[in-house]
Amino acid sequence: MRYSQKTFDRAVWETVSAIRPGYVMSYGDVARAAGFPRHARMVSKAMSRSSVPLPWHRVVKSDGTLAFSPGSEAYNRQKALLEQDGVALHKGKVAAIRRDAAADLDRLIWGPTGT
DNA sequence: CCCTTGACTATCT
DNA sequence: GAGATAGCCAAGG
Repeated sequence: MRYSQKTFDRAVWETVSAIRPGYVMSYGDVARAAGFPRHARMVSKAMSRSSVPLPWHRVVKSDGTLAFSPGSEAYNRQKALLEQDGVALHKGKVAAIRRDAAADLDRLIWGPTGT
């Protein structure tokens, strides 16, 4: 699929928005769910470009740690937001990443017909 | 056009 | 389990 920032951003925003409270996905998971495998790094860009209030804190790295440097302001902010969702960090990692946090996303974005 | 950077990931030691 | 290495993809200098 030809990369279209507009399409990509929208897909990412929809995907992240669909992550239910208490759940967490990795950048790679979001990219894949949005229909752009291997675009984990682009997901971060899409989110920072986001003009709408996304639950961006529900997106972490594949190993369960936050993407920001521990102790940084952004890190603490994300940690606090996660705790508001009832997701606490255990030794710097979320208990478990829910790969199905937005499992119904394909249908939600691309329609019940899929593809 | 080449090189660097980044809110990433998988693999190997 | 932590650190190093290579792969990844687009953006910006």
